[in-house]
Order: sequence, then structure tokens, then C-alpha cells
Amino acid sequence: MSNMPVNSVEFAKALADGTRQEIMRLCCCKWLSVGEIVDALKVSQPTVSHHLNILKAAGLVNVRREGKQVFYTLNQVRIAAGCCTLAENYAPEQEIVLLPKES
Amino acid sequence: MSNMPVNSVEFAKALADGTRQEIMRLCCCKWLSVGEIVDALKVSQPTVSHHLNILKAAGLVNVRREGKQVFYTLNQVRIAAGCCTLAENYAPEQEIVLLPKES
DNA sequence: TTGACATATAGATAAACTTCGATTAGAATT
DNA sequence: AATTCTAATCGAAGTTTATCTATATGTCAA
Repeated sequence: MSNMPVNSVEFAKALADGTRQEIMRLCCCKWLSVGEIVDALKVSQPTVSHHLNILKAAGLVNVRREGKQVFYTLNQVRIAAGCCTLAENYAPEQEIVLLPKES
Repeated sequence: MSNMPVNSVEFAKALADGTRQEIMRLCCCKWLSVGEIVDALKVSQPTVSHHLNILKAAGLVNVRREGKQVFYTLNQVRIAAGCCTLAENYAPEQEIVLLPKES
């Protein structure tokens, strides 16, 4: 579910892999099909599916089906919430201000 | 090194364990000796040392020796930097404002 | 409905990680 | 110097994770 409270351990685990962060970088601010992600990386299609599953289970991606293809994009709201939870828990004395980059 | 650029994968990996986040919660905003951390958790002393090593390698804790004891505390500046890097990379369109909690 | 295409799932393997008990290293005290 | 106390390191066991190949599922087109 995408509007559950962010578990900071699950959030960190979802991000704790290089391939997964590459996938995240790819589908940040845009929708990409699984095939497009596979083409952009050097891992197999099942591996990409596996990582997308983990990101989906953590609520970090939005998914949309269109015909045979399935498109993924980052759920920036959830990711921001996870970052905020971490910072609130473990850097509570720091001031953090990040302004949105217009797309 | 504590003032190197934050690698977002290494940062997430350092946070990707429940015991490690428990340790972080314990020594957030205060210095704790290894023994105090061991007493507060249900894992062995070598396990705590192992996790402290990982946090230290990621630059997420400050360390101070005092006699026989070694004290650790969170490096909130580094943690905030890691959170910001993640949010800038993967939630660039979100606005994030976190005010410091006075200690 | 058959075939082609896109993605997901299953099963296997190897690497990485967490944890522990045993031991070592370092520091203070006697 | 010997002892004690605290923390780090070593080596092993068990678990989790990432990756692959093979196969299944789902969707559209002919």
C-alpha cells in the first residue's frame, strides 16, 4: 500500500542496492516500461522484474499497465517521506531545506 | 573519512538493518559507550562492534576514546547529507523542510 | 485460436550479510 | 608485571540477497 507509514528499515533496505538505485534514477520523473529499463542496464529482464517488485512492495514506485507493457515511475511523495523519516529520527538537530526542481 | 561526498548506495546499505538503526536511535544526540549499547540491546558485544564498524566506515558516527571505553554518537551532519542526496536524486520535485529540534 | 511479444514467476546458485563464541588487543589498576 | 576491564577481531554457521536460465502468464494481432 502506498499511503502507509514509512518503515525506515524497509525504506533503507529497498534503497540498499546499486542496481535498484540505477533503476530509480532511470524512472525518476518519467514513466519507463520494463523493457526500456532492461535495455538501459546490464542485467537480465527477470532481475529487473525482481528489483521492481521490491520497489513496489516498499511503495516507492507507481505502476501502470498499457497493453502488453507495464510502466513504472518513482513515487516521489513516498521517497520524500522516507527521507524525512530518516532525517527526523537520526538528524533531528539539523535543518534541511530542499526546494522542488521544476520539471 | 567523514567529509567525503555521500555515496547514496553505501548510505542506504549502512541504514539497511534493524539492529543498526536501533543503535543509531540509541546514540542519537548523545554519546554512548559500547557497553551501554550492548546493555540496551539483545545482541552480543561482537555484533554491536560489527555494526558500529559499518556505521563508522560510512561516516555516520563520531568516535571518542576515554580510558578503556569507546564512545559513539551519530554524525547528524553526515546523516542529513545522505538524506538530502537521496531526496535530491529520487524526489527532486518534492519540497522538503525540516526544522531542527532544539536539544 | 494461434502466435508473438512483454512481463512475471519458479528454481538454482553464488555471494553477501548477520550473528555468535572464542580470542586478541588496549588501557587502567593493583 | 600481573590482573581486570572494555572493545575489537577472528572464524564459523546460518540466513538473506542478487542473479541467472527456464518457464509461465497475460495481452494483443493475425
